[in-house]
Parts: sequence; structure tokens; C-alpha cells
Amino acid sequence: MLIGLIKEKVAIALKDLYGEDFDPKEFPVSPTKPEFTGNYTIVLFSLIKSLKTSPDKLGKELGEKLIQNNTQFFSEYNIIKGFLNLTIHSEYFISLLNTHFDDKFFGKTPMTSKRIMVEYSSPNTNKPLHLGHLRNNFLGWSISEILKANGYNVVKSCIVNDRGIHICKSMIAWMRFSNGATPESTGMKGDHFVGDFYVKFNDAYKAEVEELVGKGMEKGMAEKEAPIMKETQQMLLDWEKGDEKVLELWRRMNQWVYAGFDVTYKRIGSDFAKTYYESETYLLGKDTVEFGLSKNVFYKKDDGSVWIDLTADGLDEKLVLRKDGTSVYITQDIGLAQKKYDDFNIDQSIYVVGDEQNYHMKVLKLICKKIGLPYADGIHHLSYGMVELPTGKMKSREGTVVDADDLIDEMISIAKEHTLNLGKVNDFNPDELDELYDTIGIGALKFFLLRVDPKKKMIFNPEESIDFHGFTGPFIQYTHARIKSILRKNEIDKAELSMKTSFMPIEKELLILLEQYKHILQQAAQEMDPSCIGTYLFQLAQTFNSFYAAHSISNAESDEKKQLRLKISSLTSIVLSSGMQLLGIKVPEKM
RNA sequence: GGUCCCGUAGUUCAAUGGAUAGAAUAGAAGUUUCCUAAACUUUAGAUGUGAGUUCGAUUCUCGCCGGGACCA
Repeated sequence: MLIGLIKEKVAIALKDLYGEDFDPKEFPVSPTKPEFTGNYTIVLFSLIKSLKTSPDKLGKELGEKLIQNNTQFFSEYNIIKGFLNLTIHSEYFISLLNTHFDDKFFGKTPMTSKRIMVEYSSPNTNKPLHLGHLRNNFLGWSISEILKANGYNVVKSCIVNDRGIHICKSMIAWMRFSNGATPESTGMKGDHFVGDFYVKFNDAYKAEVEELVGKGMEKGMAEKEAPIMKETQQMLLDWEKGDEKVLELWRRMNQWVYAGFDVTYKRIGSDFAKTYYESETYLLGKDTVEFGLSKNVFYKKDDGSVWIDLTADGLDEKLVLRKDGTSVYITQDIGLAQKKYDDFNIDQSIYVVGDEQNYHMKVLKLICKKIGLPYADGIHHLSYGMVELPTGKMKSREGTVVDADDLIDEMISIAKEHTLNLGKVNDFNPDELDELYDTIGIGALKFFLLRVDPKKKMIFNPEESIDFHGFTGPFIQYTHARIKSILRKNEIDKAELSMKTSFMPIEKELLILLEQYKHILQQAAQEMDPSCIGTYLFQLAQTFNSFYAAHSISNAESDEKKQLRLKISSLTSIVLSSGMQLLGIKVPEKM
């Protein structure tokens, strides 16, 4: 990659000139701004201190040396106010094109033996998926693919929260209000069906509390005494005792939910190599606590509860086992972390979890470290911000939650409307049309959620966020389709381009961008951030479109020019397609 | 009470301490005998506030104002 190469060559030149050793990683090398001549720029200020020279003098000496050492690589340089601008030799790009113009694996790294688990999605079985889950799913899937493209062996996993008091609420409500209705009998998607009973529970509970308060009971007391709540708590106890009737209903309702989730997962392309169920993992971790006690990492209070003191690390004292010996969330998480490691022999374990759990995840990693568990260092929280509406946070109580299925439907139907309005798809059959609407609608949604830095919270405006122009998925899809159309009509000559071939500025601009793809993939993996790929692809598509408008490819000035442009176009389409695939977005041949 | 995060054009997002703070969208003005106008070209518009560190601060430090999350 150019940036890395330049850094190495600079280090060698500096060693030649001044006899000093530099770490190439420290050089500030960045793409040259368009208003200056050159392709890559070195900021000289940071070097002049240790070399005790002036920027101008250093720039001149370094520039000369670089060209002298690498005549095939740098063609010229200039210095402006402490910035050394280097121009890369055209031949570098010609050989890049000659070897990679039709290379489908361009930029990717072959698989190595490093194993990583990415846990994402992690739904509750009493609520259908919503907008926030979509961000989680898109991120988790994408980061998995990005890691694969960088040579990692990735295991995608999911932990389903399928037990606890909230599940019992849906079950109680179903028993009370359903008259035996099922998803089949009502034609509803299973997750929505069960979710509705969860809502019904809350309505009924609220009514009962109000009634008790009306009779003069104090509110806090009424909340505990409401019959429906007491019934629910009893059910949780029965569940834990293994009451077969309760378990049977629990299994039945969960199956409805899973069937519903599967439909959504299929539409959005989420998949998992391993699904963990909390009902099977919630007892894990107690052994580890015993082990921690023996090593004095934990301590027991007089009432028998077990704690860890993290105040020295700026955190609190944290409960890990209740006085009755039952576990808390962190206990099972410690256990599950261990189990993942045992099950798959992973080097790293990534958790795609919302940033409201930053504290929890910090505690988890720290505890694992203190106990001396071997996998502790490999634990990484890929923390992402909430998706908010213009009116603020989504609140289920106020009915402002954006449902995932509804949103996907809407995106697809808008994609259909746009497509039909443009009237370019007359030669598509009905199946192809449906596939295209899916590709565009879901592509727009995924791109919208992935183009933002994961760490930051983002705002989704239902009216304005659904766009098919500008910095969007469809823009990139369109650019890809455009290129494919050209490639269908013109044949690429496999013969190598002559090293003498010259470029227009915009052609070189494209080649520089294409060359950066591998670097972008590495950056995305290192920072666990798909958005750098989104930004990059948009810039590439934008540059291609300017190029396309300015120069004819089919009717180029010469055959040599035509072949050059076709090969640039070919590699551009490969990068657009490959990059979008890493975001989970398909690119059409025609649209 | 404690810990942490965030404030950039009207709006949604960018910017490893580097050149004149980039895009998109909305606004204004253009481009179609020619490879897909979901495109292209031109134009106007922003770092919450006050200090400090530095050759240089959107970025680092501290105070204030405003918003959010978590812990007990």
C-alpha cells in the first residue's frame, strides 16, 4: 500500500541523510489536498525538532533523496510552507491496473488462523426487533465480514434473552387474554404476536394498580400487590422449579417468536454460527466466582453475598453473587465469556452492545482480568450509540418505537415507487423487480445506519432520512450499475497497458483512491468501524461519476485510452461491489 | 452524589494536532442529438462559551453553559 510504502521510503531516506532511525509509523503521511500539486503529503514540522533543521531545507533534501532513491516510484516533489508534496509515478498505477483490473479479491487478505467471535443482535423474546436492533445487526454482520476480509476466522454468535420476569409477563397476558389465539390463527408474525401480549400485560397491570390506588392503597404497595404481578412472579418461580406446564407454554411462545425473528433475519441477512440461550447459560459463572473467592479476588460479606471491590480502578464495589446464592447479570456474563472461549477456542471475543452498557462491559472485562482468565484481554466491547428520533429517545410506552419490519417494508415500497417513476426497468421480470426493490430499499437503510461512526448516537428522521440521492446506498448502487452497463457493451483487452500510457488528472485521482482500498479495509477492521468504508465508497463513486461526465469511455480518443478507462472502470466496479458487500449491501447489475 | 459520553452549515454526518474545517441534503443558478440525469457543474452557508498547552487546536487540559447515558 502506498501510504505504508511512502513511510518506509521516508525512513530510509532520513537514515541516509541524517543517520537517525525513525519509526515509519510515526510519519504524518496523508493524501495531498486537491488544490496543491502532488498525491501524498508529508508534514515536515514534526520532524524538524529532532533533526534541528528548517522545514524548507529538510523538505528539499528529503524530496531530492526520495526521488534519487526511487526513480520508478516518485516522479516529482514540491514544498509549500512546511509540507512536502510527492507525486507518485504513473507506472506504479499502470502495473496496479495490469495485475488487478479484474481481481475480485482486490484489497482482501487471505484467511489466517486467528479466530474471533462476534456476538451481536441479542434480542429479547418479548419484543419484536426495532430500529436500534437494526443498527446492532447491521454493525455486527458488517464488522464480521470486515474482519473476514482482513484474514480473520470469524464466528458469529447471538445470545437470546429468553427467560426472566418479562417473558412471564407475556405468558400471563396470553393466558388471560388470548382465548387460545396463535400466530397461525391470527395470521400474525410470531414476534409481533407475543410482543402485543407484553403490551397487554402492561396495560392490565397499570389498570390494576390504579384500581388499588383508587381504593386508598399507597402506590408503591399497589405495584407490588397487583394480582397480575403476583401471578407473574409465581410463574417465574414455577419456571425455575421446572414446572412442566409453565415450561411447555414458554417453549411454545418462544418458538413463535423465533419463527418471527427468522423472517426478519432472513430479510436483513443476519446469520449466526452459534446461538446461545440465556435459559441455558444463566447458571454459568458460579464456579468462576468460587474460583475467584479462593484467589481472594472476591470477598464474602457477613450476609453471605459475594462482592468485588473495583474502587481502586475508579469503579464501584460490585455484587457478583446474591446472599441467597443466586447470580446476577455479571455472573452469567463471566460464565458465558468462559464458555465461548471453551466452545470455539477463540483469540478474541467481540460484543456488539449498546453504549448504555459501557460500564457493565468495563466491569466484565476487568473482573475477568483480575481472576486471571486467559481470554480477558481478548474481550472487546464494540459499543454503539442509540438511534434516536427527532423527538428524542424511542419509548415503547409512548408508542414511538420504530418497528424493524414496518421500516423495511416502507423502505422497499419507496424504492419501488422511485424505480417505477424513473421507468428504466421495462426489461425486468416480476421476480427481478422484487429483488431490485429489496436491494435498493434495504441497501438505503443499511447504508444510512452504517455510514455514521458506530460510537456516536445518531438521529433517524422518518420523513427525511429515507433518501436515494447523495451520500446514500442507492447512489453507490447506481454508479455500479452504470459501470456494469458500459462493461456489457465494451470488451476489455487482457493485454497489458503500455507503461507509457498517460493519465488525465481525474483518472489518476481514481487510481489513487482504488489503491487505498486495502488500507481502508485494514483501518475499518482496526477501528471496528464500517463507516470508513461507507465514506470511502461514496467518495469513489462520486469521483467516478465526475470522471464519467467529463470523459467518454466507449468513444475515447484512442484505443489505448479506451482500454485504460475500461480497466479503471472494471476495478472501480469491483471495489464498489466488494465494499458494499462488506456493509451487507447488494449491488445490482442494472437499475 | 459519583463515573462516562456528546455540542461543527437550516438539517444529517466528516475531519491519525496540520495547508483556505470537508460532504450530503434543503436553498439559488445551470447541464440531456453522445457510454443509465438515482447523475454532473456552479453558488451561498458552521466549530456552544472563556482560558491554557503549541510553530499550529474541531481535536489535548481546565472552567462555564447545554444535552445524554450509567452506577448507588
